[in-house]
Amino acid sequence: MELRQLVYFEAVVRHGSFTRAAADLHIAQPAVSAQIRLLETELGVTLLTRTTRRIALTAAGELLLARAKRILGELDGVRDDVAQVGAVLRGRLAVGATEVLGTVDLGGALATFHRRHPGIALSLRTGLVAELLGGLDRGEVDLVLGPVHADLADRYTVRMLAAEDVVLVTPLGHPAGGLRDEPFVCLPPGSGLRAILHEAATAAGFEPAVPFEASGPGEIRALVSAGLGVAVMAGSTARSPGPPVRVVPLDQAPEHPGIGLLSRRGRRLSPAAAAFRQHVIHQMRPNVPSR
Amino acid sequence: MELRQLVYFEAVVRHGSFTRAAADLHIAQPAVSAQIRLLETELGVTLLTRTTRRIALTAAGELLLARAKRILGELDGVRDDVAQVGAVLRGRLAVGATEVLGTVDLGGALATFHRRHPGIALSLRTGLVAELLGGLDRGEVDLVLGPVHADLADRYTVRMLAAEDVVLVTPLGHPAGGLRDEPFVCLPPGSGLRAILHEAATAAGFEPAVPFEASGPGEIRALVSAGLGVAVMAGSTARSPGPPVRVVPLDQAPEHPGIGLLSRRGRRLSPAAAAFRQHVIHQMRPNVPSR
DNA sequence: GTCTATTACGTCGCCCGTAATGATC
DNA sequence: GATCATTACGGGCGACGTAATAGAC
Repeated sequence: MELRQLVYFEAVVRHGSFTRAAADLHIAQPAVSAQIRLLETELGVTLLTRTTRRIALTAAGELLLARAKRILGELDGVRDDVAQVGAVLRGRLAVGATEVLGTVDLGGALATFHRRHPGIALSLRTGLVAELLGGLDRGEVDLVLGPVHADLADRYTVRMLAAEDVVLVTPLGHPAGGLRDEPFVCLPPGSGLRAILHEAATAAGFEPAVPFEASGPGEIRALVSAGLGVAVMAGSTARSPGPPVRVVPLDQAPEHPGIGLLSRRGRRLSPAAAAFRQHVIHQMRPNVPSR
Repeated sequence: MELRQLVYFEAVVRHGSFTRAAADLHIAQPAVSAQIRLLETELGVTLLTRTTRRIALTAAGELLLARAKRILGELDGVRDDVAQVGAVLRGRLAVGATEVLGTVDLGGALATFHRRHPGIALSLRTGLVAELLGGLDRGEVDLVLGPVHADLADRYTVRMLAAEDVVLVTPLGHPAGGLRDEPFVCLPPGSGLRAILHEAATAAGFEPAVPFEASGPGEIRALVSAGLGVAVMAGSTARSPGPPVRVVPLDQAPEHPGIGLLSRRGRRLSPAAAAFRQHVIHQMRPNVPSR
């Protein structure tokens, strides 16, 4: 059974004539006759009685006609739907992400997303969350993945993905003791981590000295590992592979902002960005029912 | 878009491999690759991402897969359903009918039924209703069309189709007057018409003389037209084309049995007979909605 | 090195078109 | 005689198979 046969059959019934159907289909009449004949032979029934002047549906023909219409209709629907999804599959997507993402597997997300949407050109930009939010404002990135600080401006919308904790990291073999006089490594003033450090130190009753300024979490860890000082940082980064450091849990750990998906409020996400947002959220769910 | 492409695509996804799908389909792998490629080209989207070791559905592929399964499932259903109807289309059907059928167009019914069920071999047997009922008892006919008399044995089931009236027919130019001394033409004793004649005459206070016995309604009319006598008969027969007679309505016309479809109670109708029964009943309805 | 998908290429099938025949009004 | 469907026959497109190539583990 071929689609062509169903199309021809429907046309013959609709026009009530092999000749008119053939004209409508832009083919010769014998082709129509042959296909109808083949269909009848395969199904083993007569579909319509020909009287050279008029055709009439048999009971089997009536049944087939109804089913054929359904099938052909669904086929048209498939073409439309796939084309619509295809439009989403096109386009560009720029994602901004900080280094510290905790349990969020950005690499895996990008890989599976690219498999599911190979037509979308992906670009990734990393940096501190403040810089990335600036890129969001300027329309340079569609979505930002990073820590969501408490003082986040309300022109952004947030979807939380994972929690994060704060730990103290020191060089290996560094004696545990008072932190008051330790040199600290931290991000530049104005960064979220710097605020966390000050908050924690103030709670402990001292002003931290920050002689070393790093430009990213990875750098902080490298500097600490080299013995230049100590630092507070996200637990996930401290525990991930990298330069060796001693990780010390904090008794009264300040709140570290969780990792979230940020977008510009009021600016509608592109279809590609919306698809990626859903994809990341879906990936965070522990049980992923594939179908 | 071809059915073959949908089948191949579904097989590839189900097996998770071009090679296994090809083996299952009993074709070579390149044929599968080519068809999937054609499908993707026509739809303008990538359906699955190949990594030579594993295939993954894209979003468009997932959508198409769901639709394809529906369509292929419906196609299987069509084959089954048509085959089932095809079984009904086969077989033999023997119909018995009396001459007098009133507004029931048996010829038309047989013609349209044959157009709708060309695979059913039709046979028609005519005669008096008593004979036909005998044929029904002996299994020689599946259905009987004819007048349904009041004394019908309850081993038959009845579906009424049309009413019938009784008229008096006389030769042309015959003077209207008392019927007491007229010679009557009628069917043999025991027939339904004979009973009707006696009932009417008794009501009028006389015993009818029946010197002429005919073997069918048409014969009655011919004998009356020839001037041999008068008769009571079904109005439809009297008014239909044939030998000229004078039709006289009766003041106190006895009830003439209506025309009905008779079958043997307890004996299940063959599929062909059931279809014909429905067909005749449907044809009797004034408005015939074709779809 | 093995397994898998793609590309290359030749062959066969079948769908279509033209022409002739048959049937019905 | 006109119209319509069917048969007869030839050509061309396309799907399949075999073989070779490229890529992933």
